[in-house]
Amino acid sequence: MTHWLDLEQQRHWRSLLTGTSALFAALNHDLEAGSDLALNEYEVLVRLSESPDRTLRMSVLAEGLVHSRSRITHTVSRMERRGLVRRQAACDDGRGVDCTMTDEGYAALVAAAHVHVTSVRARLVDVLTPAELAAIGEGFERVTARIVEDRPV
Amino acid sequence: MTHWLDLEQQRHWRSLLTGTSALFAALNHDLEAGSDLALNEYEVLVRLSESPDRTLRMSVLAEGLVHSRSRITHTVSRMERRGLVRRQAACDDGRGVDCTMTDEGYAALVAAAHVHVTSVRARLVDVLTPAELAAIGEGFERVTARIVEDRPV
DNA sequence: GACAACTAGTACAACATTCAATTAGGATGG
DNA sequence: CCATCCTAATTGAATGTTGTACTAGTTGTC
Repeated sequence: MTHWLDLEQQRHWRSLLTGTSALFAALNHDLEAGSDLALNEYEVLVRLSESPDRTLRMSVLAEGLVHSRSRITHTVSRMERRGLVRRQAACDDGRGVDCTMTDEGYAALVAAAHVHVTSVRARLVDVLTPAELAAIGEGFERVTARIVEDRPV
Repeated sequence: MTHWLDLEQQRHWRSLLTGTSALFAALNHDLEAGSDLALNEYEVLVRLSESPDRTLRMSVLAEGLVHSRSRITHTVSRMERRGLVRRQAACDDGRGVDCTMTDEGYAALVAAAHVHVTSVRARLVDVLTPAELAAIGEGFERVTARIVEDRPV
């Protein structure tokens, strides 16, 4: 027997579904309109900017962004072509590849940051009560944790 | 001057970003593994199933699912090729096109529903407290409303 | 130290999505 | 009534994403 969602649960779930779809479309649109980066490229640069030597392994990047390896390879290839990042063999592991943010990539991130943060505020953070934002943040931490621990079946 | 996010806000926002990414990937994966539908096809069928005569205008479908018109055209074309839906000219407006769910489409929806609901529960609803789910539902209703009212600039 | 089993990343092909251009019907205003 | 503008939907090309297979390096084991 299927345990269906009740009406309230269904409403909330539907609200999340359309809400995130609208939100990410709007954020992406804002960012592309006000910078030379798409949202996923921006995220790649953010991750790199927070890492020692502005460098991360491709696989770490993929896992952190919840993208497939193949997708990261393509995204990074495009970004490399544009001079935003650079790739080199990882010295400790011959199979690995390190992705490093170039100065140009850093400049692009800095240039885009204002637009993006303003957009995240206007579209999300300032629309929610602090309690709602906290509930969302904490809830999704558990959601992610659950999914990750289910992963290697 | 940019009004940056504080550390908490940043953490919550990041949690939402990776959380939804992981969630939708997992839901899509579950659904595709247990049925013949992808998540966006499932959503199309849900909308149609809730409509009078199991029929909706293409544009209504696009707006409801927050997809571009072009995307809906392509998605519906694929689904029509598989016999899940059917298209006919709208009688009241010569430009419009009505999309109707076929019996086969309804059967596919019914067959997929159990898997999908179970997955939504396991990955989201049952992982959150009722208060968190309510906060998410209500928060995103406002987020969406804000985006929609900003749309026609 | 050589075999199998595993991990990291990429290449290519199938598929999905976006963007711009196009077709066609409807509304408006002189 | 017809010129213009607007809306609905589609098309096709460019772009992005996924899935599978492949290459290469690593680890473990006997």
